[in-house]
Amino acid sequence: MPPRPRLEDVAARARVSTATASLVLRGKPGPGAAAREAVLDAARTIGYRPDAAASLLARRRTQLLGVTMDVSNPFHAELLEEIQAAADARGYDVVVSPLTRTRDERRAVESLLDFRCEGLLLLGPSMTAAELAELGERQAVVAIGRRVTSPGVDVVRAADDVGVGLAVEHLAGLGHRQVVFVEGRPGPITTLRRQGYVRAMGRLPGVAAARTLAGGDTEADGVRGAERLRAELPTAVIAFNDRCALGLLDRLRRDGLDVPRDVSVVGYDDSPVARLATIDLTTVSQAPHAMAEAAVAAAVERLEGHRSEPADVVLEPHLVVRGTTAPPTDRT
Amino acid sequence: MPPRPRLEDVAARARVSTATASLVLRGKPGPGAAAREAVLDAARTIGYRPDAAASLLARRRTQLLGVTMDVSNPFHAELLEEIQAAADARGYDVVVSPLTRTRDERRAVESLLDFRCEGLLLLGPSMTAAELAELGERQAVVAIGRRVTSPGVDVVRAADDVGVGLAVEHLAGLGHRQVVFVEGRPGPITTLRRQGYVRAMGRLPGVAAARTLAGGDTEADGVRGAERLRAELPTAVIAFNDRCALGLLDRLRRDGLDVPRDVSVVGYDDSPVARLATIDLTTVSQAPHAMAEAAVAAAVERLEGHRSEPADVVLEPHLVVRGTTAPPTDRT
DNA sequence: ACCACACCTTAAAGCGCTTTAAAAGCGCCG
DNA sequence: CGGCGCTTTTAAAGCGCTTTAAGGTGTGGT
Repeated sequence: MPPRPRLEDVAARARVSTATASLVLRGKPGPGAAAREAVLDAARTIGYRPDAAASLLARRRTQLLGVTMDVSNPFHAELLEEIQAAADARGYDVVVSPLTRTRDERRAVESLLDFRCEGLLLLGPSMTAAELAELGERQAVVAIGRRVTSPGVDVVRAADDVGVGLAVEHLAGLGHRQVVFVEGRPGPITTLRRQGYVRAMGRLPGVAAARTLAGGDTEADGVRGAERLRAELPTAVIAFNDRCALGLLDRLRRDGLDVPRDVSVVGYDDSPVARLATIDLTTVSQAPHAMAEAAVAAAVERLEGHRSEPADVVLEPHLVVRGTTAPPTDRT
Repeated sequence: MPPRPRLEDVAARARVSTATASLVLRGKPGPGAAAREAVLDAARTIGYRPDAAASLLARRRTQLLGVTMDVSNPFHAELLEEIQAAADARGYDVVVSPLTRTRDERRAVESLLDFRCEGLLLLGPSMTAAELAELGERQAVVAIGRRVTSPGVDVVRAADDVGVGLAVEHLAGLGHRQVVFVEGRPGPITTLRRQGYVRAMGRLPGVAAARTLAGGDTEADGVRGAERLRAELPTAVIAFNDRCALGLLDRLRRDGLDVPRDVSVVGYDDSPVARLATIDLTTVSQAPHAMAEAAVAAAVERLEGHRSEPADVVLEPHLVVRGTTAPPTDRT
């Protein structure tokens, strides 16, 4: 098995120095047309691929953005996709560090740092504000989807309270009076969404008092929520997220209820599954494209020195009305 | 901002050479107890973290396994989790390279090679056999979930035909005569599963002729399958995978059918969603744990020189009977 | 005492690439 | 025709770590 070709081999074949070859291959100015041609040609014919480790080591800047994510979360997958594209467009590379049962956020971040990532994009980070702040002191850190106040940490998030408010208004507009909110796992995100719910309920004339239920962010939590709902069934439910809404939906239907005739259901995230014809869930979109774009932009701005005060990008969520919401029908 | 501490700093603080420090930090034999203590201590107090790029570059072996995966596929997520654990146990590191809209398998693999991954674990690779074979000539390559014959490529897969056979037998055992198979996206996997279905149907006395339907691997495909099924409703359906089964289920129920009373449904993958109380899908498990284990083992065996003939590990899938299958009831 | 031998420790040579500072080439003007 | 300013090219010094071969130190045997 022949050894992997090195830059030196390319240079030798093109009869130039490795310096020239390096410059050409990275499209930097300097080398003339003749040299360019020769190098590119040589590289192509011997099938040269630069060694990422070596180039990372030698380079001052790594232009690497690290992303921590929960691989089993479809919304994260969607964000990652957009982040890749946005980073690409700005000449940055992305390295992903998945969170798993055996690999918590701390370890995931560490391995990103080991690779010299200049910026960290944390999807829905669950570490404490203090830990985040500490990280932010040495790295460009962008927390996505979570509110944090720390001079070194940028935040990109959707206005979750507004989003839930939109859902409440939509339901109230349809004529619903009793709207229940099924919470997510306790945490900053749940708190914010609950707030949006409570405020919107208080603001609207004629709706019943706010009523929230402990829930969670998986389908199973939604199922449990639906079960607890039965005691006093409202005409509409807003779930913490789509997965939770799915569980709710499924359980309600199994109990013989018709959605949206008997109960309206609203989710949150506009995940791919919500868009399916048969699920067709009314939900709140967090605009993953804009989020990713903003997050990458924030990191890059920090790194290229244009900014040192923390950014707090708040995106306006928007309601996606689909088939799980309708005017309430009188129940006899 | 103080510069990141280097090995040299640790060594200086511990009053030993960088060679000793390196040895200690990687737990290699050589240094005595006193030196060990001093180095570990120094590293801890200055918060040293080795630079992955530098160490990769200097090391002969990288002990890196690259994984390509579709982040939006829950089964892949599950496999990744197990792969991480298995690799960890053998002292290998894992780097994941996600496939996205803008990043096909070729690019994903390239970036893994750029990082000097010694082994590639490809989850459900879609590249041609020739491309795989070429890759296999220079790297340890393990194709997971797909059959390939090439001297350089190891294969770890479940016996999909057997799995579908189990499903057919289960249904036949319950008394079903008409069992339809909804296919996945055309490809080697669909072919194999269809084969298993056709053979099992042919083998069992008393069942009707095999009947397959074009489908796909998403929920939407399942929905379409259900719609086409209505013309001539069988008593049982086997779907290409769980996602497809979900679409089927949902659509059938919306049409007022009761599962499993009117129709039994079987999925494939035993994905987390199938396990949910409200979905409770009878399905075929591919044993992700065993798959990951086998895949990592195969890669490691190749790398550590114990083997050069291709491995073809075929795992026996097993049926997970849940609530979507039951004996057929007479329809009047 | 002296030497052989094990055991620790270290200096130094890379790993493959980037980058900087200096050399070389090259037209052009006076 | 020498000298000047310009662009193109290159030698060489790292980036932070690993590894190897050589050096040091202490033990026990004779």
